[in-house]
Amino acid sequence: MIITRFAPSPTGYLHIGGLRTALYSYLIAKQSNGKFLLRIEDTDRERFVADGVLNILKSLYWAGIIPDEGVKLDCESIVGECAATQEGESGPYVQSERLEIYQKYADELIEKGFAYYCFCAQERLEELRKKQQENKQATGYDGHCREVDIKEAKKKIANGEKYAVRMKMPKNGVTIFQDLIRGEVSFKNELVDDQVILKSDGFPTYHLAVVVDDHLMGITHIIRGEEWLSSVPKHIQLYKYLGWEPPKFAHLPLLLNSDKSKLSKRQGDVSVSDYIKKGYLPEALINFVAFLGWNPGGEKEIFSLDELAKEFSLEKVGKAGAVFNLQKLDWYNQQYIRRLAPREFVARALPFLADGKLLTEPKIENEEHEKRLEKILGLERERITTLSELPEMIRFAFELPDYESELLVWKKSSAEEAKNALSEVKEYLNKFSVQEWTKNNLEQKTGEWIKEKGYGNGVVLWPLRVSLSGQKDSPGPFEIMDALEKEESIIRLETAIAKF
RNA sequence: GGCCCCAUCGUCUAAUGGUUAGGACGCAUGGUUCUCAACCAUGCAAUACGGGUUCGAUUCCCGUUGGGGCUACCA
Repeated sequence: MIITRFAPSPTGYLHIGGLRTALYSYLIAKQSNGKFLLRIEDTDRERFVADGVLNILKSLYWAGIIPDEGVKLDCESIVGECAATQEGESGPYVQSERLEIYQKYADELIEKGFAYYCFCAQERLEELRKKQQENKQATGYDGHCREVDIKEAKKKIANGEKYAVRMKMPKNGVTIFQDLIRGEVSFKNELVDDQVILKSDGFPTYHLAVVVDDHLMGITHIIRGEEWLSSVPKHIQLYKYLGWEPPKFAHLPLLLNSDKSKLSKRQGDVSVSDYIKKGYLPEALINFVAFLGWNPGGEKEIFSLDELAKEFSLEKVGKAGAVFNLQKLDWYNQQYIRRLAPREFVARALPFLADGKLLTEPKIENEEHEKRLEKILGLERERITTLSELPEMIRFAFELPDYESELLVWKKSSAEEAKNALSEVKEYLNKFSVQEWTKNNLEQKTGEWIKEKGYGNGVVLWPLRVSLSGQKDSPGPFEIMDALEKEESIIRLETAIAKF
């Protein structure tokens, strides 16, 4: 059985690259009926962000990536608020709650001679690094404490000296492993640092924690970003020292800024919550991000989460970094907005309408209200790329904006003509019953009427549309009339006529 | 500096030891049209470079160049 995990650090909000890593891990687990687990790696207290865990969870759940085990989101227990909970046999799933476990394995490694106490002060290490850089040497720990006698070291500790624990990398040999994406990769052991595995504050570093937890939690496939590739030999060595079988590794290509550097905050929005706020649909973001570095081979572009789970394979993940291209995301979002059922579109738009003060609350009052919103919002559905654009685009339907009378005149027409056409068409439209007031009927009948009258389309339709929308660019007049219904439409026409 | 990874249109990518190197986004032009959007049609645009191997290489090998990652008691 395939067991994967996503193991973010709460040093910030969920990153778009993290979303893709989580997605791929989730997909691999789902397609094999395996398990996807979420673990929180909060061993860095200095960069810890208080609401990081909750943000990561909410973003993941928003995207539909729900963990089977580990840290989960619980929105039931506390009314109106969500909280993180843990579920599963291999917990706790938050590393700061597992300190004794890491301590135990660090002790074991020391006892076996695979790790050692290090008393080097921060200043010594900094100076060492500085010298190495000046001499253009490879930077790294010089092994100063590697051969300190264990009894002497324990004496120092008993005396209250601060210490860290470093792993002992072999001085010879090569570590070779098969990466599921990159194939065979090898590193010379002598070039790998004696990495600190337990910090002087008693917290483990990533390297110890990740190895211990992945093993204890039964992870079979580690899927993570390429930035971890060069630390794999350390991890493999720890597996060997601990007598464990290493899992399979897959290192994903990085997500890039348009200048091809690692995707960063400096050059745009990188947190999933930024995209949620802007009104991107989870379906769109997932589809887009799935296709960054992976492609199933056909010409189909639109894939649901379920379809992705069927099609996805690590073999088809590319090796080169992928530039995060906002225009393509926008396209995906438009596609998905159009595919939404009208009801669903309204439901998703609600919070944005409330933000834009078009509704006092993000709620539907009753069925009639819902029907009305469906029609009105439908006016702009094909014109927006994100939901956050909707309130400004559709405001005219809630409240007729003020506009100049000149706007009512079509470019190839005159004020005189516009006024007459408007008055006549108003009279004509007023004869329609409420039952007859439908888009298709209005469009067809009015079209015929315009022909009979011998007017050009623009002469009538431009002023008609402007009097309904109050703006230069807008949906077509018949759609608006249909959405606004007869009474409101006629009022707007009268308002327009009065402007001349 | 050292180590590692990577290299097809501007971007995401497909393909094969032999193809007119395909698709999507974007862009441009035209069509449709009362405006905007949408839609339709067409177009522009790529195998980084140099050596091999081969009848033939974009594909396999080597090198160069370029890009990226890592090089912390951060993850």
